[in-house]
Amino acid sequence: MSEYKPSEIEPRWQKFWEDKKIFKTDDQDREKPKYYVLDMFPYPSSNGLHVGHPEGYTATDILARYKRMKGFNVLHPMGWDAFGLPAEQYAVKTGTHPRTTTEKNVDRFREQLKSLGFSYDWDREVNTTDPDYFKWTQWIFLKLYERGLAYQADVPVNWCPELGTVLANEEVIDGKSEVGGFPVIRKPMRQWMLKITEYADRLLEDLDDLDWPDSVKELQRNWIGRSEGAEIDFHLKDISEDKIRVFTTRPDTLFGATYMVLAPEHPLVKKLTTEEQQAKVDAYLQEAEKKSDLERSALSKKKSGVFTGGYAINPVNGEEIPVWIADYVLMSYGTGAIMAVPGHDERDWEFARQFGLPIVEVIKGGNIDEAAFTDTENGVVVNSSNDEISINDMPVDEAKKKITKWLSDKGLGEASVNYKLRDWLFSRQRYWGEPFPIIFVDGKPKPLSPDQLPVTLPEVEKYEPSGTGESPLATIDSWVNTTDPETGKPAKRETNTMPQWAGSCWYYLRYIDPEYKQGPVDPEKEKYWMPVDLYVGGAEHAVLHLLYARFWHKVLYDAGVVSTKEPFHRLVNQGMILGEMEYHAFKDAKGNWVNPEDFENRDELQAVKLEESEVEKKGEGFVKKSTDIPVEARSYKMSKSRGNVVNPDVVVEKYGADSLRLYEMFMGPLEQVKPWSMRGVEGVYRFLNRVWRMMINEETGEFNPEVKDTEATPAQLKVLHETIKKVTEDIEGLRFNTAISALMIFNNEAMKWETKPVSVLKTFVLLLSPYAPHMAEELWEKLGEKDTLAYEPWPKYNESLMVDQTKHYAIQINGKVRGEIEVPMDKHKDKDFVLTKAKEEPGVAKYLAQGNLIKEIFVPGRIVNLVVK
RNA sequence: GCCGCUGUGGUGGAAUGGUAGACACGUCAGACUUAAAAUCUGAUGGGCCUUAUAGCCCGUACCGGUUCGAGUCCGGUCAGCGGUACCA
Repeated sequence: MSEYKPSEIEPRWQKFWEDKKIFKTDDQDREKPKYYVLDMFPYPSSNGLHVGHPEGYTATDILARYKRMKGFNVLHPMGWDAFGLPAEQYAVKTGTHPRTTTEKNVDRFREQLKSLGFSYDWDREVNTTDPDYFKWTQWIFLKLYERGLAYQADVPVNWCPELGTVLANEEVIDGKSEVGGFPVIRKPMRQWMLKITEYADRLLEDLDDLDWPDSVKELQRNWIGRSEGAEIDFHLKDISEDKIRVFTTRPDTLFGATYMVLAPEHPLVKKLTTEEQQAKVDAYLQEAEKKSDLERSALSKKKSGVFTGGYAINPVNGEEIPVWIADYVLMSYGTGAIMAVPGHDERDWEFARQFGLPIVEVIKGGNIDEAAFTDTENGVVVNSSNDEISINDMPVDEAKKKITKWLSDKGLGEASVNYKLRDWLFSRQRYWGEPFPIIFVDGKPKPLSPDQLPVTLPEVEKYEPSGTGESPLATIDSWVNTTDPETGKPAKRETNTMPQWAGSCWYYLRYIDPEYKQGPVDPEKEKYWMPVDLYVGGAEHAVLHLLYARFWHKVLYDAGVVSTKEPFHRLVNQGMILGEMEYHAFKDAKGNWVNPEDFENRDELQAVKLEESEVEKKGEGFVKKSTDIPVEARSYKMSKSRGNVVNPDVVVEKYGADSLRLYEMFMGPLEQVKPWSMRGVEGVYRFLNRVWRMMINEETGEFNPEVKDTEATPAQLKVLHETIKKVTEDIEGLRFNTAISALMIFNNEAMKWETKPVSVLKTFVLLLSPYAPHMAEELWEKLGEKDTLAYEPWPKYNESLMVDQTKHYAIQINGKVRGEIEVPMDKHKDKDFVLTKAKEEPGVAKYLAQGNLIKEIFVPGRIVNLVVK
């Protein structure tokens, strides 16, 4: 008996690959072309792998295996993004050191990944929590500091007074703490910031040359949010020494500025506020401080604000305009102050309407009594002139230029560019992160010298927050108090730690030589391996991780540490895998079946889950079988609470890793969102079984008698070479689903063959090997090969073996197929011959007789279309 | 609101502007079996018509356009999913 038994085959080959270090990357040979194929490394959570992980990992593994066979030197590593909140939260709860939790989880992840047969070079494994790793994270921070890109500032954090701790954004839900539901306020604290804004333009420009999805590039562009405009100074009515500087993208509407608004935190608020308004202003400021970010932003549709009592002077017409405070103006964007042009800005219009401020039309084309007119393409400037300048009758773009030039000539303003992108808040008040390589001597920050690295985390008794908002590290006096190694003076350590992003910003460099002692990466090797040729991961990292990593990479480039401007040449986002399709019908409170679309509030309804067998298609949608009760059919994001999470271990146990790999790829295009289906797994499992039986007799374990060492027939070669072509092209294009389909078609054909030439089977096994490597190795061995197939040359196809004897043509009349003909190959480009034969076809002739032939379309090798009227 | 993605059989999906539904799943029928599972064979978008062969009509979310020919290109509409939120 020797049926296909993945549970026996797979561990055996995994051991073979590991023992013989089959996938250890050759780092000597510089003659071979290189291919660096990278997965986004996982956070090793306590849940273990879910089926979403192996999707991207299988795709990259297929490519890695394929490229090795194509003669590339392949770098295909894996590691752990292991600092982070969950381990720390677990530590607070149970007292278990996050290191212990992390190690346990990493072991589990590693074991799971190995069970899937991925061809990683495990000698290059990195772990962001390893002191030998974060030594270099700290080293890079020093580089940033040296270059003036790291600074300290007081920045509001999510402070929860009840819990006595600072919360991460994801721990705050609707302005309340996730744990306990206590109010969270914004409290300024001393923080480290990174000047990513200094790189905004380069981060924007260099996107153009990247082979990334347009959607990701667009997200990053929006995130950076570059906008061009002008900064303009407004003098104040009674205060001569100060002025309000605003940023605007619409300097052309300056004549329409009828009031100004300052952010509540703006430094001039105090000076401008008059005695009569003092009380109101104070009340408003207090109110604003209490509000969370969420409350301040869009949710509260109604705008709030208060008049300061002060006035500014519009520089173009000398009008005195009131200065207000409102929290719809943000201190963190532009200058924290705006000139309000209610006629041509929706927010200003709303605000002006609410508080009865004047609205003036300076752009013609709309009706400002009804809404702000913001069309910059068709608008024409009106009511905009003074003794020195007029921009009347100009289109918007032209007017912008003219007025900006005038302002800058008069010293009243200048052209300016602003970004939505903010500097990166780079510190967290947490234990489980990289300590900063910074000490404070006489209260001033001082970087440690590189030979003092790594700064490691102290052992602590408890992981509870300090209660003051500082990190738990602040409570460890023996660690905090140190001496300056240079001067011997007493010093204090920085007690904040770095955010989780830090370690993932540069890990792709460390894989290149994880043992390297003189720097984060060996320069010679870096030149060979960088950039990453293909980077695959989830779309959820489209902005932050990828932007931060690009930023660090550019800094390292400027510092001469790396040789490329960008780290990741090609990026692909794998689509999310959803749970199995679910069917729900709905009942109202009384227990009657209802149509959910009749109800506005679905919460009143009870969703009843139905089995597939209880459901049928009717009209546009589904109904409960033999009723008219509508059924909702959809699949949901996998989540613990929904109970639809699929664990890859279960799949491997039942069907094997090869089936899991194959199914994950066969589901559909890599980038697409798609629902899981256990039946689909069974389908590919059956395919693998057929492949096995195509060659092996299950009774004896020997080859079937049809398997012979004979010459292949032309028909067999044709199928084989078509398969080689399709599989090769589809791997290159990451179209794994259709490549697998081609393998299935081959196998369906080969099963029918009376003799199965060994040479053809060997080639097929090689084509199968990136997808189902365990089975392929097993069959390869059975076919008499001694060595692994991992480095066998990838099969080449020969077009001349793929040609048919005849060419098939579909014959259309007015675009509809009415007949089909076979044409000898040597005549298939002969228009007259093909057309004559086409017209003789009975089904075609019938239509020709019914009208006049007015046009003949002949596309050689493709189609004939006859236009008849 | 804005930005992005996606709409094709009962399901996942396939289709350089050229025969829509490859390949799978499911379902149905048959073979094997005492029986079931597994396996193998066949059918399977909807409809009309015929004893049958054959033939015809409709069909890629919806409306319109370009073209000899549109799932594919263009304009508009709708729906679902994801992201984002007063950025002056």
